[in-house]
Amino acid sequence: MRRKQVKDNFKKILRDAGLKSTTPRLTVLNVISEIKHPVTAQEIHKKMNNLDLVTLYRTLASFEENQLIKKINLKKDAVYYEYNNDHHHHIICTNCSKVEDFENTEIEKVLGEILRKSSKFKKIKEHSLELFGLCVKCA
Amino acid sequence: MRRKQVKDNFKKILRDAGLKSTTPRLTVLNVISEIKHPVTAQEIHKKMNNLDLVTLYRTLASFEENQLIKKINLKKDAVYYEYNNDHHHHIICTNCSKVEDFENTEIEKVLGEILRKSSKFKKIKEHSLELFGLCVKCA
DNA sequence: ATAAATGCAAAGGTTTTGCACCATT
DNA sequence: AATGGTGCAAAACCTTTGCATTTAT
Repeated sequence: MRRKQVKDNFKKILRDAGLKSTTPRLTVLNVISEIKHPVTAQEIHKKMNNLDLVTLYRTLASFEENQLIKKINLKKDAVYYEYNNDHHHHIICTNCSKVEDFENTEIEKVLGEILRKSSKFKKIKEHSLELFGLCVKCA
Repeated sequence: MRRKQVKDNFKKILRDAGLKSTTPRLTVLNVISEIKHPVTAQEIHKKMNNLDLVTLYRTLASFEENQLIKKINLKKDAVYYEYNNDHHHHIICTNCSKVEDFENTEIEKVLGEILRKSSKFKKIKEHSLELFGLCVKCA
C-alpha cells in the first residue's frame, strides 16, 4: 500500500472512532502500527519528534478506549501497548524479555463454556493470554 | 488448620525459597494469602500496621521472584498481586472492576503444541489468561 | 463558531536507591 | 560472625490535572 493510502486509512480509522484527526494522533497511529511488539508510552515518545508526553498519554488513553490499541501484560511494572489489528497472544522470555507472537483459536472455543459456568458474568468482550518462559538463547 | 501451624507453614515456605523468615515477610504472606483477589502494594500496605512501604515493595519483588505470589494484569495502571496457591484465571468487569476466578484445563493442553510451533522458545514456565467483560450488574 | 485537542507548568502517585542499623542463620 | 533484611530520607520515574491556546469539524 502506498504511503498516502496508509495515511488516508488512519484518517478514516480516527473518523470512525469519532476522534478528530490531528497530527499527533496520526503520528502515534503511524508509529505504533509499525512497531510489531508491545511498547511503553516512553518508548513511543522517544520515537517521535517533539510530541508532548502529556498529549501522548491522552492519545494512548483515547486510543485504548476506542480499541485502536490494547494494553498488554508483560509482568513488568510499565504498561505496554500494542496496535490492535489481528488478535494474537505472546510468549515472553522471563530472562531477556524477547516477545514472540502466536495465534490460537482453542481459547475462543472455551469462552462460551466459561461464561455459562459463571454466575456473576454475562458477557466477555475480550481476553488476553500470555505465556512466560525461556527463549532458545536463554534456556 | 490452627494458627500456629499456618505460621509454621509460612516459615517453611520462606525457608524453602531461601529467604530469611522475618516479621515483615510473615505478615505479608499472611495478609496476601488471606485475600482472595488481586491486590496492589498500596492496598496491602493499608492492611498492615507500620510496615515500611519500601520494605513491602522489596518483599513483594522477592516473593514474585520466588513464585510465592504472581503479578496479575487487570488492565489498570497499577500492578496487582495474588497469592500463588492454586492456578486459576480471572474474569474482570471492565465497568465496575469486579473479579471472578475460574479454572480451565484446556489451555494447558495446547501449550505443548504452541511450543512445538515456536522457533524461538524452548520452555513455558507459566501463563496467564484473563477475560474482560461485563458482570451481571453492569451488563 | 464551537467543541475538541494540544502544550506547558505543576502536582500527584508509585516505585527505586543509598545507607546506616538491626535481625536471622 | 556474617549475610541478608529493614527503615528512613531522598530521589527517580511515571502519569494526571488545570488552564490557556490552538486546531479540526
